[in-house]
Amino acid sequence: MKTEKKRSDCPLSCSLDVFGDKWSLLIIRDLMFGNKCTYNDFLKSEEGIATNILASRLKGLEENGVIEKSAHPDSKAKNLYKLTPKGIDLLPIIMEIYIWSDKYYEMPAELKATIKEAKKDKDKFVKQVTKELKTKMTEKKT
Amino acid sequence: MKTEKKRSDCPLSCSLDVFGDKWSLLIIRDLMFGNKCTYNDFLKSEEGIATNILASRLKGLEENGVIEKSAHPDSKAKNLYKLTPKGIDLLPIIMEIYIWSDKYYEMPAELKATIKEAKKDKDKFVKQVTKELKTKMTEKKT
DNA sequence: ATTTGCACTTGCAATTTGCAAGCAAATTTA
DNA sequence: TAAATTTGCTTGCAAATTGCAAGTGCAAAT
Repeated sequence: MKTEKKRSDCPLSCSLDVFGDKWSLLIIRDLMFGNKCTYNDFLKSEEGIATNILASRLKGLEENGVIEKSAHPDSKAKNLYKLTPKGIDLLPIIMEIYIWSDKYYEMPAELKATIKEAKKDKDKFVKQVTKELKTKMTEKKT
Repeated sequence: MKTEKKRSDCPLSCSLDVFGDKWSLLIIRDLMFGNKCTYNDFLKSEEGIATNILASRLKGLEENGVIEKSAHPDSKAKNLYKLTPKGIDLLPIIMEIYIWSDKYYEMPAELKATIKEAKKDKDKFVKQVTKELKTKMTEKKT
């Protein structure tokens, strides 16, 4: 994989160099809310990421310190992908995307309550979910 | 341009179908904070977008109701691109990206004060800037 | 012992990107 | 008023990226 030379010093541009594509944030989503943590978990997501693209994105996210790969406690055949603190800190961004989407598109019923809760008190939501994620990402088991 | 078939019903995935690439949010940034509003303005941004990519992104953003093209009041040779309310509502997302970036990367000095202000009271910042943008986008002149 | 699962890699065709050039209409300059 | 420049694109083409299918090597289950 090529060294990602940054296009400018703009923080937005630098951030997009890290996760500005159609797939990266979906992987983060799966790690945050989907209870997914292995290569095959991500492959099975409904958007249907291609296996080589998944490999490339996982590598990029790991190189950028957003996720980390570790041994799976249950099996040597599996790897466990986890969000780093830097990855967990993407939560406010993802939350705001959901909120934007909720305003302009259809929201699946299962998500409505969560988004409503998030909108009611964003800070509270972020703090609470962040705490849960920190805990989850340091657990030995999934 | 192809009809963007959506990959899933996930709001995050749908949102990424709209602005999930390396360039779209930079155009939005230029419209929000860069005082840019014409094709050539966007071309001149330091990231150096290719002219055909710019044309394609502008078309996509317009098709998705995020921006709109109108006649430039000063010249028939120019077009004026503006954020729609839907586009202005991307502000919280962009703000959170800046805040994330501020935590993990270098922040240009000129932006530090603004980010600090935004972090101090996000809601207030969003409301204030939104108001300014609504005003700016309905003005006759730039 | 064989099959299945997991995490990839590889090959290749199709799509997208990026660069350079071109172009028509509007505007500015000489 | 004629020529040069600006503006907002389009086009051609090479290079890079994507997506699909198949393959690989190791681990684990049957």
